[in-house]
Amino acid sequence: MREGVTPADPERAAALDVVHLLREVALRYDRAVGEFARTAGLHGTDVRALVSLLDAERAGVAATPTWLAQQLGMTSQATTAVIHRLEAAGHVERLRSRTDGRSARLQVSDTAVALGWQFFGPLLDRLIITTQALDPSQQTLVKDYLTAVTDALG
Amino acid sequence: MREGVTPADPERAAALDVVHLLREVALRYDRAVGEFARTAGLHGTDVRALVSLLDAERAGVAATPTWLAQQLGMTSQATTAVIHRLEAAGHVERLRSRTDGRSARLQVSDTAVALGWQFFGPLLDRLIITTQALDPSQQTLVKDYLTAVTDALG
DNA sequence: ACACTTTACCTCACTGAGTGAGCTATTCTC
DNA sequence: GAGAATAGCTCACTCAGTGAGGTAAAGTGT
Repeated sequence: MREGVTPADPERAAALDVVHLLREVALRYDRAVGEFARTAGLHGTDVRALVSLLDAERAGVAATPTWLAQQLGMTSQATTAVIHRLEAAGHVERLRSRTDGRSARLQVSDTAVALGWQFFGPLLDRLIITTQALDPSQQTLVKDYLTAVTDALG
Repeated sequence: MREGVTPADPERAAALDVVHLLREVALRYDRAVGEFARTAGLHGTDVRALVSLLDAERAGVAATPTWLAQQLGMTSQATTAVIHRLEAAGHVERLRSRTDGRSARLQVSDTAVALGWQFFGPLLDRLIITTQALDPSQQTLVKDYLTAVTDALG
């Protein structure tokens, strides 16, 4: 079964197990997002957009269509379509900027936030409980490790 | 900024940091897959299919179009299209089953494996080095935590 | 042995998310 | 104030994925 690619190195094999777990986490996260999208009658991209917008709000960043397009790695036209869909569903409001007549500010509606919490709330709680099962020093270890992993992922 | 949703609870806030890191890892993993897809002239779905097929090979599971469709969460027709694309690109071979005349077995070509290693090899090495920076007991801690996280993700 | 159902995979016609070309309106720069 | 740059948009198009439905092989009951 394709010998030579993974030499028999116990240490490397152990580390590989952990890496496979990371991949599994990424996979299941995506699956959860997809499931939410389906139940909410949205598309995966729309959900990713909502998440980005909420992150922006949390971080105090002004979310414009151009900013969102960069976040999603899509063209501005596709992002316009996403915003139209979210606007039609009542999940996003488009507020014209006072300082820049060209620009628009995107605001996630309260109903969308509530919808998100209804689905992701329990999941988030489970994750927080799982994390709080670790003592502070262990949490720091995991945090440092995950930070190093994000760096390694580029 | 939407008070009441995240009450000021230091312990919860610390755990939330870790959860956000998990999300960041998932995001960057997807971005890496997307980048590979672009450089290889494939689609995200095609790459996901290849990864599933390689996992099947590693696990000793016989990969059929129907099995792949289930893995990808897509219809059999869409999966047929994926296989055609991968076949045309020389990344997959379709071998008819001897025991069941209806069924086909999917085999990833050596060139596809080499292509994957060329891109993911360095990334994987970085992840393994990051993981091996932990001592065995710390690796076990991370492993157990990530296992609990996958469970929490459903 | 023979009809009946199920399974595995496929083709065809269609939908719609995302792209490229190119537009308008507003702001910045000299 | 003219020219360049920026923000966002519409239009025409492409193509990944779906629904309907078909074919061939395997299983099932009589």
